[in-house]
Amino acid sequence: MAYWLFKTEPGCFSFDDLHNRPQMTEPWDGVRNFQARNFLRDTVVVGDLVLFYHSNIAEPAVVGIAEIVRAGYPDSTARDPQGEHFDPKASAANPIWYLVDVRYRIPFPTPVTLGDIKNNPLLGDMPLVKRSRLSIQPVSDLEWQLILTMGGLPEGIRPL
DNA sequence: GCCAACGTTGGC
DNA sequence: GCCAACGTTGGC
Repeated sequence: MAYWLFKTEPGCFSFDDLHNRPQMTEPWDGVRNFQARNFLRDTVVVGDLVLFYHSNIAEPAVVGIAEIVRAGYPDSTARDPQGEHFDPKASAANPIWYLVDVRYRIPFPTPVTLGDIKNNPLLGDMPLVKRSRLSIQPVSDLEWQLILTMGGLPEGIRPL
């Protein structure tokens, strides 16, 4: 079981939006970056746990935990000419872009802000800190434990 | 809203 | 295959 950090702009799709889903799942579509795509297609599996991160706001922060409920499959929004994520190069034989499905798990009692993360030297290797714009990032076991502790959650979160 | 970082595109 | 131009991301 692996850990990840997924970025989203809350104005577009927030952790509360995920919570309010009737089935409490959501397809994480529209990722159009090859490195992130490779993670979604090849590495993310059911049961992996996700730090849900809100970006592009006054105080960017990890606000909750989600869980992978479906591993990578072709992103059909790439083949919708009316959609904003359309990619004319994508086809049934070569979908190019992939997505996973996530389920809401638990919010952080205290959101862990980007500032908090930057202030912790043990978190200095996170892509988030290195200012990468990568929207899907791996998180190490240690980073996971530290961030859960900082946010007021017990470490023993397990896949459902 | 600014702008630095950085990924992608396309001419050569 | 290089690299300049361009577009996007995302912190501030």
